[in-house]
Amino acid sequence: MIPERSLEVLKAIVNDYIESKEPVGSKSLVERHSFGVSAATIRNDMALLEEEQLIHAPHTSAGRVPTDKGYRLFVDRLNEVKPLTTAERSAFENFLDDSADLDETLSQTVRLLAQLTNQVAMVQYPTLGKASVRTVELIPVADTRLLLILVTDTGRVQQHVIELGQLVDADFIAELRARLAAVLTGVALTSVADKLAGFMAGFQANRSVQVQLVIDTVLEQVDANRQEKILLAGTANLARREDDFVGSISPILEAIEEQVVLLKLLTEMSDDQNGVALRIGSENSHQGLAGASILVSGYENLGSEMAKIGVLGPTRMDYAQNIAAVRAVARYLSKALSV
Amino acid sequence: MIPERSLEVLKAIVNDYIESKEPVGSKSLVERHSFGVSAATIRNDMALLEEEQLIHAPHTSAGRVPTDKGYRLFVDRLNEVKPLTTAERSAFENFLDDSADLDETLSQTVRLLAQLTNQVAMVQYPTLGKASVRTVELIPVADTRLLLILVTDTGRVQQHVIELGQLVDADFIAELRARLAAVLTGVALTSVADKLAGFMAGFQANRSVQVQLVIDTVLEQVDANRQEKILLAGTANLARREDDFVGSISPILEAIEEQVVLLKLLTEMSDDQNGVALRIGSENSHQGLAGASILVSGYENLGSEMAKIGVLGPTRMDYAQNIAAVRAVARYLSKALSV
DNA sequence: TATTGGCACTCAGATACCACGAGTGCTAAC
DNA sequence: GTTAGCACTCGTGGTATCTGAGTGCCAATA
Repeated sequence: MIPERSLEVLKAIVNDYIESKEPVGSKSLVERHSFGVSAATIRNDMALLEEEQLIHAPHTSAGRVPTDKGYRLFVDRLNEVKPLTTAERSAFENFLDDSADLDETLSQTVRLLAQLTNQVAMVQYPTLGKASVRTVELIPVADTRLLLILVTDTGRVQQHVIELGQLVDADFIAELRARLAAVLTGVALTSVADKLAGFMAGFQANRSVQVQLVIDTVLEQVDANRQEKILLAGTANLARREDDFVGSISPILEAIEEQVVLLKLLTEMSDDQNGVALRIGSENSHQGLAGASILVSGYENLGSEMAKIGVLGPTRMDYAQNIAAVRAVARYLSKALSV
Repeated sequence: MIPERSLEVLKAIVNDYIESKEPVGSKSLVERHSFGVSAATIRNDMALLEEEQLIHAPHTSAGRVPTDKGYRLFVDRLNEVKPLTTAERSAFENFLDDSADLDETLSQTVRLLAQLTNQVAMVQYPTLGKASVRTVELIPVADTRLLLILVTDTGRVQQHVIELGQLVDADFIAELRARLAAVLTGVALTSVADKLAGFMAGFQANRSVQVQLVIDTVLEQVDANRQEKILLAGTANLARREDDFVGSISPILEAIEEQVVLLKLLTEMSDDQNGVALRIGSENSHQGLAGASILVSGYENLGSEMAKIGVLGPTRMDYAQNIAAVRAVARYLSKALSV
């Protein structure tokens, strides 16, 4: 068991290090904090912390730096979440835009988070597990093109242009539209494929190519609701914070360009008691992200499963502030989407 | 008038400098190129170039570096546009996705350009000056919400959710939809506002709030076609190329985050005889972009005015390659949008 | 037992110095 | 117009030295 004061020392080290970016030594520690004991005592505590692998000295005569394990203990037990500053709150207010659709809301929100934290922010599109079809529309938009619109009962709108490859026959389209609506309206997204199974049967053979195209597009759009997608913002912040990262940032750049990596990451992280999930440095399964910490929180769409929103930054980040920001933004997003 | 060989020397300096990132001296110049004259002669030429402010020595005993003016002369008179490599071509092919809608096409294209050039890429949404309304739809998507869909004859789809604030009356919506369609179908976007002037008149007073909301949304969507918008990609490349920039990159980061700045920039640049427009370093009107070069080309949407696509990078960029890339991508985009 | 002052020790970073060499401009000869 | 030669500049890189923050350990103390 690590004694109370040693933990206080760890906390002070993390805080000072985050602020100064310099290894912190026993002397500066007693100067900046009132521990009521001498530097020598602090040194004993630090020796203990080092034994526990919570801090680490870059070289013999240097101060100490928290290890990933140290950060972990810090956030788990010592971190006091900062409330948002008024400046942050107001940035928040300015973003409220109720009438925006899903795409807009997500992209605005992720940008807000990037701005709030000065890190790279990312948001995962919500899946739509329990939603069902509210409306299906087919609208001719050009001589040979149709617009398919799919609206779910959760208010999500999916659109896609279909290139028919031949002239649109308005009557036929109207019929197709009516039948589609009849078959699909009210059907759960998960059952759409089944319901469409025999759909082709009711049409003349010479229409089959077009009907098939439409069916494929519908299925594709339904699937797009399951297919996972990620939105990033603030990647330029990497350039800004470059030297907050321990090593080179190029492996990190590569990792974030692989959206698959991020998706895997987001899905495998689940919120702890604080409502956020955190992977610190080497805790990340992905090799290239060993120098980064990832902080995510879940949000929910009406009727959807949970999806994730979060930030990626150097292990030496202001956890207190960022946890507060991510949590606040996730809550806001849940609210905005559940109207 | 600058003699022929001196220009050749400038060309060699620019090329070598872009490649090596080191100031280039007379000796290494004669080693790497076969000018058929001695280093001393080259030095005379360099003295001339320096007099003309085309090159510049960072300090007395260093090699020379092209000035912005030097780059300018280089691209205007000496640059031989490289054809795309096969690798680039194939990256290109992989991106072709005909059935994508405008948003997707633009975002894919700008990402392609970022990847091709390893710079920050940007694309401006096309305005729709000459387009007219093809279809207007109003679809209830929730108890109190309507989806407005506006399709232009150029195939562009604009959608927006309207929050009515009260329960949707299906019959009323159908009537509203029919009247809207009657008034607007075929009307040029520029005349939509006029046509809607007396629209309210035909409705009962108790409907006026809802009708007004719909009208406002229509106008807003029409305006969104005029309102300019920019899409960025590859901002993380800034971190990668950080030390290709002369000074600090933070003013550039700031400029990029101000989309207004970029918009102004894009609109005020117009293609030269090569089909591209270029601002080199200090040629940029915006202060913060003095260390960057911006390279854009126009593309056209069916029936639209021209919009711009381009890249932003360090003045020390590979102009030959990037000009080729921007031009190729712009052409591809014009083609993709004019189907 | 926990704390503390004292002290010898370590080592990264700063400073100083120096030699090297790439690069220059100039001049006189070709 | 070109070139070889030459004196000069000055940034780079290497070595040596100094400094100071920081350490671990120990004996004394409360």
